[in-house]
This record gives sequence, C-alpha cells and structure tokens, in this order.
Amino acid sequence: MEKRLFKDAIYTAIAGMTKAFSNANRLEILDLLANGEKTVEEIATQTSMSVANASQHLQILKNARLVGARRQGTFIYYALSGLKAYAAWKALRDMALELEPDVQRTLDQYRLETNSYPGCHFDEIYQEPAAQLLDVRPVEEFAAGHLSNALSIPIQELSERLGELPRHKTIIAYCRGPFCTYADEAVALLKANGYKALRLEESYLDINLNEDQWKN
Amino acid sequence: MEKRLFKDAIYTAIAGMTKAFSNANRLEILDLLANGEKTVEEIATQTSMSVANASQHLQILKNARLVGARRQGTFIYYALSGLKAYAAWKALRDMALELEPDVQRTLDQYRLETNSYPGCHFDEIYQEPAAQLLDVRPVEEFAAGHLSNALSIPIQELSERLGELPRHKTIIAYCRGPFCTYADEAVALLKANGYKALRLEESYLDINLNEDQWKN
DNA sequence: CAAATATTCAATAGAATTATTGAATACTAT
DNA sequence: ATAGTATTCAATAATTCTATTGAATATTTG
Repeated sequence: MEKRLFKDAIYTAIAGMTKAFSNANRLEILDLLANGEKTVEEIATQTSMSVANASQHLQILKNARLVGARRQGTFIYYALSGLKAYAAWKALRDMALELEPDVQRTLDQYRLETNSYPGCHFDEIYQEPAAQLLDVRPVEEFAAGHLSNALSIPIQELSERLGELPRHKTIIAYCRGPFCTYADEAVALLKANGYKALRLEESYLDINLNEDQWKN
Repeated sequence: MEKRLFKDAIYTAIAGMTKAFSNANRLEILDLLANGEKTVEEIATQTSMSVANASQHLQILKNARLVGARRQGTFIYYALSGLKAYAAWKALRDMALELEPDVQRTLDQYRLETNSYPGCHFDEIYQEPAAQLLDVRPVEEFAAGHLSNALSIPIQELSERLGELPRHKTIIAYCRGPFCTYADEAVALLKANGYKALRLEESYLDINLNEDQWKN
C-alpha cells in the first residue's frame, strides 16, 4: 500500500467516525445515552426533537458505531458503545470548555440564574463526612450506575421527599453531567428549603472514567 | 435563560468546535501540527494538498480555536492551541482504533507490508537498558519536544548515519505518531542493516499527555 | 389474523461543506 | 517605492447534511 493511500484511508476512516460528533443534536443524544439506554421516543422527548429526526440521527450514530441498539418487545433501546466513546465526548467537551469562552460563559450564567453557582468538584467532597451525595436522575439511570453512597431521589419527586435528606449535611446534587439541568433545579429547591446544597460538576461516568485517579 | 435555549447554546457551541475535527484533511493537519509549528506551505506539502486548500482548512481550524498563528517575517507559523486540543484528537483516534475495525486493520496491514510489525509500547520499553530510543522526525520537531534519552536522526539522514547507533541495543524508532510512516521506514532500514529494531506506537505528545502515568 | 404502537424509510428543499481556480493582500528585502 | 514571495480571499460547482412530512415496516397484543 502506498504511503499516501494509507494515510488517506486512515484519516478518512477516523473522520467518518468524528463526523458523527459534529452536530449539536447528536452530541445531546450521546450525552443522554451515556447515562443509560433509552428508546427513540424518550430520546426525542428529552431533546425536543421529532421522533423521525431523532431516529435519523440515531442511525448516523449507529453506523458510526458510537451507539448500539437492542430490541425488547416493540421497543428498541439505544446505548453508548463503550467507555472509549464517552471518553472522546468528554475530551471534546473539556476542550470546548477550555478553548471556547462562550461555553464556559453560558454555563456560568445559567448557574447564576438558577442559583446553583458555583459548583463543586468530586475531589473536593468525596472524602468529606459532612457531605451527602444526591443523585436526582430517573431511577433507571441510577440503577445503571451511580456514585457510591449516593441517595437516589429523582428531581420530580424531590420536593415531596425532602424529609429523607439529612439536615446537618451539605447536599451535593448531581445528574447527567455539566449540561444537564436537573442538579441545578435540585440545588435551587434545596436552598429555598434551608438546606446547604452544591452542584457537582461531574457525572457518574466522568468519575468512573478516571477511577484510578481517586482510587488510592 | 430558558432550559432549552441553554442546552441548544451549549451543544451548538461545542458542535461548532467538533465540526473542525470532522474532515480527513484537517485531522491530518492537526496530527502534523501536534509535533510543532509549520508554515502553510510545509503543511500543504506534507499532506499533499494545494496551498489554497490547506490555507482554507487552517482558517477553519483557527476559527474553531484549535490552532493558533504566529507571524515571523513573510511566513505564518501555525501551531496546535494546546494539550486539550491534542487530548481530544487522541481520544477520537483511540476510539476509532477500538470501535472501527477498518482503522486497526489498515494500520496492521501497512506495518506488515513495511516490515515494521508488530510495534511496541512505551510502558514495555522505557525502563529497558537494552533499548535505544530513536527520534526520526525533522530536527525542529525534535527540538520542540522529545522523549528523554532519545537520539535524533531524521529519517532522510538515517541511512548515512547508521554508525551512530549502538549495535548491541534494540533500536526503538518513533516519529509523529501511529499514522506517521517515518518510523516504519526507519525500522525497515534498520532491520535490513542487521539491527534489532521496533516501532514505538506512541508519539512524544502521547507520552507527555499521560506523564503522571509513567512518573513513579 | 387484525389492530395498535414503535421505529424506520423515502422524498424533498434548503443549507452547509469541499476542492479548485485565479486574483488580491501583506510583508520583506533591495 | 518595487519586486518577490507567502498567504488569503472570492467565486464556483459538486457534494453532503439537515429537518420535515407522510408512508412503510416490524413487533406485540387481542
């Protein structure tokens, strides 16, 4: 194989995969699927897309091997292909947060408006006995994987279940990741009810990905 | 700011950056610039593109903040924006190697044809006293950063400078990364001249990125 | 088998991307 | 200033991407 052909083949193949990342709707789908498998309709609802459009984007992600599909009854569940796919999305996300000021600025502004600014990071709180981790995602996502010692109270039920939370601890709320708004809503609600509360910037997978980093 | 608008703003902004990755020519440019700054013409030559086309792609990379430009005399030198940008490219690359079989297959086939298969990894050789690291990139790239204890002999000069290499050690050749062919050429040449030689899969930046991993 | 539901497909129009060409710009050196 | 060189810009046509619409397919349930 000639050198030029070799390089073209390699870079073209990789670009084929990276193209799947180059669309806002698909990034949102990936971010969602990182927290557990979902049906087309759930994806469409969560992302405010039409079902047909979501399906089309899912085909693109599937052809790029970023997501896989599993049929159960009349439903088809889509899920992220693996940790490497999440790692790539996270690397792109972290890069954008550092290199594109608009991203960080928009994030900060939203946090300020929702009274969840500033957030905290896992390494600051994971050994803190006066902190209580709270997972506000739907129970299926909690079941698919969660931070150890976290309580699970989905955001919709939080206002009715405040009594389950320890009064004397700082509540560290987390959700699907930095661009999910559930934890912001939770922190706002908790603060309004007299709790000390902070938003965790990382998601379960973010921590899981760097497991080694926290291990010892 | 409304929740939907917030998410659209964030994901759209990140997709804007990731779009810059979604083209084979631009990936090749990024891979090249990771090894040190280059002029438009050098980039065009190395990647077999027209100068105008390379310039156009560089504008896209610059607008996406993935590369920066520095003027010196009549030349403009382009360089990667930072380690986060390289980390994103590496994450995409590693993902493709794992999830897209064609990429690994093409790579293996090329290595077999050029007699540089199989390669070795840094963690296998970095403490091996019977190994001699050899950097076959141009001297400017060596100067911009290289593995410690590596010898620098650009690939074009290698055949005339074989005498500088220790006969009794295994020569570990490396270059710009897994898709660069310099190290393959070097290994083929070294083997043809009776040396024991292996191709290192990682580049200098790959090792530098995971510095902590090798530190202790 | 028929009805109901989840998902995909096909067609379309509008928008964005790409490589090429040749002209325009910006800087240096004389 | 003028000439020379590096780089960018502008215009173009071919291709690809995107959201929408409505029809088609596949599976379960009755």
